[in-house]
Amino acid sequence: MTLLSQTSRYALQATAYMAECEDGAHRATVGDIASALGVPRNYLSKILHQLAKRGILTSTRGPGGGFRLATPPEQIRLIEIIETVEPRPAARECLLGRPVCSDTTPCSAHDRWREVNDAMTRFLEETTLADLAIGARRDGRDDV
Amino acid sequence: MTLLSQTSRYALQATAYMAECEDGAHRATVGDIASALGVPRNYLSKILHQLAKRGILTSTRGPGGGFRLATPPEQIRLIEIIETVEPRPAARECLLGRPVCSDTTPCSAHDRWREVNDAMTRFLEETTLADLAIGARRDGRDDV
DNA sequence: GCTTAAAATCATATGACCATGATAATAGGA
DNA sequence: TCCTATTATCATGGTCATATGATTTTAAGC
Repeated sequence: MTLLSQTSRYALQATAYMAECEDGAHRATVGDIASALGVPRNYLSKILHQLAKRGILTSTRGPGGGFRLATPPEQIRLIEIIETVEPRPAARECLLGRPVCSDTTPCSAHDRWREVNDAMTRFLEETTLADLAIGARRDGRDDV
Repeated sequence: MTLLSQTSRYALQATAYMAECEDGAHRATVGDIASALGVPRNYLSKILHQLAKRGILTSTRGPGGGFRLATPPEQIRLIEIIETVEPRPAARECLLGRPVCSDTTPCSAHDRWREVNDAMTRFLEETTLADLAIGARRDGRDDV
């Protein structure tokens, strides 16, 4: 019943943190992020490495190095981050997984379950890292 | 990203199966259910045992025994089944788990995430086993 | 009582997720 | 060239979800 794995939450937390730090351009080191968010350092390192392989982050080694967002936060959808760190199982058609309960011969729960699924999927696809910034407004109104 | 654990799905499948078999009164053996649904027998046995301890099912041993629904399917909400087989973690307020993003200082994603959470919770609380029966109609209209 | 059908329980295994600590590779700057 | 900061990688371990197979307990029917 936990909707997101711990790993996914770490990934979202870390990238949201990077989206917020405006110093330079969304750059931070593993050490910074790990201590700021209180997440295990080496584990986070591996997660960020995955995100870098996927192209969501860029990494540079050595002094002055670290990770940074490869694109502006507005262009990074949450689904991309989550799909990177956990293998995405194909969305289940019926919550029971039984074939006889399909769209053509549904139980009443079938439709309502799909609504829940769709809401989840839509959220992850429509929300970007920019939306996670504290005080961010979905519609772009930053006044008032 | 899988909304329900395998164990929860087994529990729902098995109880839905029992809700459907009208022979006598929603009774079945582990063996019947396991082979009908193709789920591991001993594992299912333990799940059904948990549901019996919780009072959702009754069990009788020996020849002619088996499991049966303790109450009519209309009175068994999906949430009760799921809570029995997996420890329910307290609903997470923020999808990032960060305290500063609360209801008072939310990011825009916060509200929309809560909507998704609420939709999920509402579904599990409002849906009963009877709703999972093939051809069941939420509003009770069985004609047309 | 004996046999048999069924749940209940016990022992064990596997893989994934979630880590921890140590080491290697890279690169900037003195 | 050496030191140091940083990512990258390696080895290892714990816990839990998900099983599998064997054994024990219960109870019905002959």
